[in-house]
Amino acid sequence: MSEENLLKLVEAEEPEENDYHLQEQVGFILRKAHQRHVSIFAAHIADLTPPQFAALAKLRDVGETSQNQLGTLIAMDAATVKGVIDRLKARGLVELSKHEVDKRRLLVNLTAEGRDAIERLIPLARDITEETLAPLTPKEVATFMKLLAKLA
Amino acid sequence: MSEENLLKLVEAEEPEENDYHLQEQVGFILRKAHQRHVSIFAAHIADLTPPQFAALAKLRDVGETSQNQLGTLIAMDAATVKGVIDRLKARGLVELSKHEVDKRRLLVNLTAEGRDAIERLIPLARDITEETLAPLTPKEVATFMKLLAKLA
DNA sequence: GAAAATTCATTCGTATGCAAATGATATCAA
DNA sequence: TTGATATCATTTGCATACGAATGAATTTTC
Repeated sequence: MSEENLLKLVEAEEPEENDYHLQEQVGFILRKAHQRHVSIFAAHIADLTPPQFAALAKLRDVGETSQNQLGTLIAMDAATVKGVIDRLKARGLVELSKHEVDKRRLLVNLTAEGRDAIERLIPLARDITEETLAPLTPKEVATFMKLLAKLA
Repeated sequence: MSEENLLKLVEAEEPEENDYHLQEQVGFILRKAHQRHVSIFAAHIADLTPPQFAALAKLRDVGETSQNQLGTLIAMDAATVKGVIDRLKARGLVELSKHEVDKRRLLVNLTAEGRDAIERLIPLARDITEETLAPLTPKEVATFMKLLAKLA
């Protein structure tokens, strides 16, 4: 058998397609779905970003926490959460204090204004979730959320 | 009854109006799923980001295009795609030229090196997709991709 | 054909997002 | 107790991501 035919045979045994379609890849669609959600978020809540909202909502849940711990809870690394908290602090929505025992820790908590803000925004957040999932039927929503959670 | 159990009872009897859980919101989970994918991508392809890969993969599909048109195809706005293309150009993976007729347009195309790179990376991209979807069964993958596409 | 509207690209400003390096503090282990 | 590790936070650098403003070129409209 010629070298050329041998090559063809080897290629024929490969199950791989030559086609690669970017728009069918899960990463690409995930990025687009996320973009769409952020856009819907901004249309409902113009003065806060999703990460800023997440920080406030989580502080409402757990109360005072260290900056790093908050980052863990809302899936942000230390460098990212610092920027988010800095901006919330500049707007008076959170306040910072030093941990009395562990001097490394920077404690973060809602201010009264921050608490008012998050309570006021949560109903809008429900609308955002609803609009994001609007293309799906209720049954599809349940299925999708279950599967998405497995990937996160 | 202990004070602790009494507290539990009182809490159980309270109509729960604090029923907003960040970690159950589609936007939050979408963000985490995207983060996980990007992390998997970086583990397989260290020298290119997902947007850079997307640009090369799409140029492979469609050939020479204008920068804006490419942005539309890979869901990036004009400002973002400019930065991505600038960096790919600096690395010699794409080349730019002026449109002869429409002088507003900046044409983008793969260089020989860029074409080699994307052909070499596509098999790795298949692995990335596979690993991202690994928590799901094949049947779940089909369902998930169908529903995700509706949201993107 | 000229004014108006549109399109393409660039620039600026702001906000994630993360790797890596650094410094301060706390904890673990020999 | 001390030396090694680990944790918390900060800083720097780089890369998306997008709104808004701008300028250049094209198309539409009247």
